[in-house]
Amino acid sequence: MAVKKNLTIYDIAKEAGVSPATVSRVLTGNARVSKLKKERIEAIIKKYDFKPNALARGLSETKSNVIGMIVADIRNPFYATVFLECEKEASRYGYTLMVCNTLGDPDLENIYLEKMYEQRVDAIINVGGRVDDLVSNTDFVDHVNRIANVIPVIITGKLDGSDCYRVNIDQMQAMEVVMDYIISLGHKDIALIGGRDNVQSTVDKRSRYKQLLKRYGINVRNEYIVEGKRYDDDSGYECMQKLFALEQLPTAIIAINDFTAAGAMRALTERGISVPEEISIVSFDNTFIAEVTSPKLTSVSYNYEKFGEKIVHAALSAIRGEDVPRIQLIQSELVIRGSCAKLNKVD
Amino acid sequence: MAVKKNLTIYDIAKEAGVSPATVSRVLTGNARVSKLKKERIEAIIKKYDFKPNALARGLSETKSNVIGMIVADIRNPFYATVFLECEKEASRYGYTLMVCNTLGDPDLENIYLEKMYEQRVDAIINVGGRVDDLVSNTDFVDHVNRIANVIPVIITGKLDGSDCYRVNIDQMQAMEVVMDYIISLGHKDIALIGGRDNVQSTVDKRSRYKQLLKRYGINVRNEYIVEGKRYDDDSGYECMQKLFALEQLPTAIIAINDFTAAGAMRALTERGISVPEEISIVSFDNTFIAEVTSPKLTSVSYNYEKFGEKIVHAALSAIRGEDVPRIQLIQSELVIRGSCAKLNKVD
DNA sequence: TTGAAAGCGCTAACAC
DNA sequence: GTGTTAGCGCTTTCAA
Repeated sequence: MAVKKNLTIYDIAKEAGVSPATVSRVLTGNARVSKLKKERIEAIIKKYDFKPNALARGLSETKSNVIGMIVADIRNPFYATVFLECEKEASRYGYTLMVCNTLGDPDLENIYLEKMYEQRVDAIINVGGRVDDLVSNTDFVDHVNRIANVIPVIITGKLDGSDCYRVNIDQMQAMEVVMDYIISLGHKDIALIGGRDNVQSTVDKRSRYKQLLKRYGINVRNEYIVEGKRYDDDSGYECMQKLFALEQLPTAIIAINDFTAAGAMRALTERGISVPEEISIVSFDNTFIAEVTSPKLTSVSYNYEKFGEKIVHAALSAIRGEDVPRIQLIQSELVIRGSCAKLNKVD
Repeated sequence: MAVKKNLTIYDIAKEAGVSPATVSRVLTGNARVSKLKKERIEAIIKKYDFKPNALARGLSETKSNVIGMIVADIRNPFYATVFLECEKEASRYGYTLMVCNTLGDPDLENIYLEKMYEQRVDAIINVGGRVDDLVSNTDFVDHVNRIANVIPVIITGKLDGSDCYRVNIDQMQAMEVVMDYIISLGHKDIALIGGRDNVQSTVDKRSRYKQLLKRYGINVRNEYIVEGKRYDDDSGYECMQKLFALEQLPTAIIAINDFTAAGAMRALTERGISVPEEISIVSFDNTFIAEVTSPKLTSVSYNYEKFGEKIVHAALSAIRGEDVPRIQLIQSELVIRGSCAKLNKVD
């Protein structure tokens, strides 16, 4: 049957010889309707392939059943994966996810915050952007707080002085997983490349990196901690150039993310240094970038499924007005592929 | 000022001493309001940071100002890029884009189609999935037609017998760009790897590939056309194994997409065959995968900006009831990086 | 220019 | 069980 334009419950009601309310009752299912009428109504609904107008329903219920997600850049597989997992989980509960990309533009973060509010989304998830900043922008915090006052806001980073719910990757544990592995392979000259010092997650990783080196009785060499411009492959490439300038190359490299690692591998390949025979590389994120390099990358995976689950559950609970932990952590595990090898004892 | 819960134009109207209608007029801007009142109203709106409820507006205007996009998998950078460009263009016109991922599940394609309709999106864009099929599924066509009867549907593939608007990549021209380049480098033994024969775009590429070989007076060798299982890197890897089994390896490889190329490069690296010195590789899509390999990939770029523009313009025009061409084509150009080289004359 | 009022399509409280 | 009715918050005739 053809979908007729602007069919409403009134049309259905008329044809079924019942009131619109009764149609609404079978639609929502939260009130009893006689079997006879119910079947008649359902038949008509099916016949016309009728779908209730979500806008009207949302207006009436003051609840849109959509969750907004503000993301830095959906092309980045890390964000894409988080989005996808959130979508899966949200749709299990009848929610739709609506994404917007800020592309690192602070103005857009504000604009989309407003837009989401206008759309009366039931919750806002913010992944990447100023929530990653080491020191939170106070104007942004104010803005978010205004919104969070009305709509629950879940962030994957932090926002000092805000009312958001946080679901964070346990960066410390993630770094531990990496270091334990690398060190178990016999490496002692370990570099940490990429990332910026104004990004919280990077700062956390670096601090844990130093801590762990000390714990293992290895000297921290500051020249082995290389700042990256961005989080892309070219930055990884550049980081490697800085390492090449040192008199002693590390035997293992920890890259802040898969992109950085890929750039580093390109730099190594160009120099004719083989991975993992001469230098081992590990990285964070375990996106498909890790599958696409030669050799494939050993990378830390964040359990994206759980990540999405926790984010969405936090949102849903908050929507329902339930108690939600202010901060939850996600644990990681290492996915071992071909980019690391035991340290060659022949020094 | 704090966003107050459930502030409406009535609240604004009361405080301004005007009628809700007048507030609405300054909100929409499509009716004259005295300067005095206008300023007063605007001040109050600003004071409370009031944002009109998009659901109510949508209900009233029978128009949601959101465009739905159904995509196969947003983690795939090709789709992500298309989405992003569409979002940019849509937001220029005050529209929001709402994505859903079908993950290759035909049921989900139907479900999301319904969902979009329920949300009363103003148009639906469908990228990837059954619109890529060589032979269109008739049930799906029926379903889409039912929807397209009410909401304009734009697809990037094809759907035989449907009322959709199409914005397609000119696969023929894309292949031409690649072949011209490869042949200009002196290659004659050229393989085409990856892709499935039930996918329209792949079929188109293959047919053009053969045509062009003939045009250049080169013999078509069927064993150089290698079917892939999927469009991912492992499939590319597997394709290469089939080529390795031949007595004569090609000197150039055209991969159906960047993923496939990356997998092929891994296979080559493993065999110690160097790219581009011994074998050249080109691919399609020019996603960031092409930047992440070593060497970087020479790849066909589809002008994503124009792609997004045309898709969204088609949607907007159709929404306005304007005439829209049933099919539009996107031209490509080659982005030359490091994966191709002149054929070494020493055979 | 402005206000009153109807309508967008649905839900839910209330009455029968 | 079922119908009536009053919203939900906005836009837009229609009068004034």
